[in-house]
Amino acid sequence: MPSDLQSRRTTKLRKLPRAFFAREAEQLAHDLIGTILVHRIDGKQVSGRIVETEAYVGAHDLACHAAKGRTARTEVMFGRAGHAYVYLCYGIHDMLNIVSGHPEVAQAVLVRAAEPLDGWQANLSGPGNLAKGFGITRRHNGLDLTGGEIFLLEDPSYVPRIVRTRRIGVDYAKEWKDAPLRFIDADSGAVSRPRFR
DNA sequence: GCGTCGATGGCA
DNA sequence: GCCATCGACGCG
Repeated sequence: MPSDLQSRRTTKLRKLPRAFFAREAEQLAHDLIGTILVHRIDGKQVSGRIVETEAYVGAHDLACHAAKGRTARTEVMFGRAGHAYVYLCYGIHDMLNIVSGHPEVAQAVLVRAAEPLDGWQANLSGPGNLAKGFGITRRHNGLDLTGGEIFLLEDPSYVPRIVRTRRIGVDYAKEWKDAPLRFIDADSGAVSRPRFR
C-alpha cells in the first residue's frame, strides 16, 4: 500500500522560484516557515527546515538596516528578490537574510533558526548559529538563492503551526520595536527563545 | 532559571 | 558609539 510516508518520500520537492520571494517581506517570512534551506558544497549538501524568521519591511521600518539609507552594506536589499543579504553582526556573527519585495524597496527576511535534516547534527538555533552551521558568510552576500549553491525547497507535506511575536534585539527601533514580525514554528524545539513574546 | 557581561569588527 | 548575537558565569 502506498502509505502517506512512502508517497511523501518519492515526492520531488520543488525549488522555490523567484516569484516566491518577490512578495512583501511579512508574507514571505510567514511562508518560509517549514521550507527547507539547502547548501551544496563540494558535491555534498546539508539541509535544514526553517523554523524561525523575521521580516524587515523597508526603509520606514526603524529596525531595518535600510532605515539608515542606501549604503554599500544595504545595497543588495534594494535589488532583486531572492538574493542573499549577509552581514556581520556584533563583529562576530554572520547573518543570512533573503531579499524580498521589489527592486528599490529595501525589504528582507532574516532566517533565525532551522532544524537539521537527513541525520545532520548541528545547532541551527539563532541566526548566528544558523549561518555558522550552514557555512554561510559574507562571501555569499548577493548570491542568487534560486541557483544551485544555496537554495530553498518547498515541502507541502509539512504544515507548521505558525505563531507570531515581536522581533528579537530591536528595542532601539522606537514605534517599530514591538511590531509582530517574527514568525516561529510553535512545535519546533529549534526555535531560539521559544517563549519570547 | 534568571540577569549580566565580554568578545569583536564594520559601520554611520 | 552603536549594534537584527552567543555562551559563560554567578547567583541562590
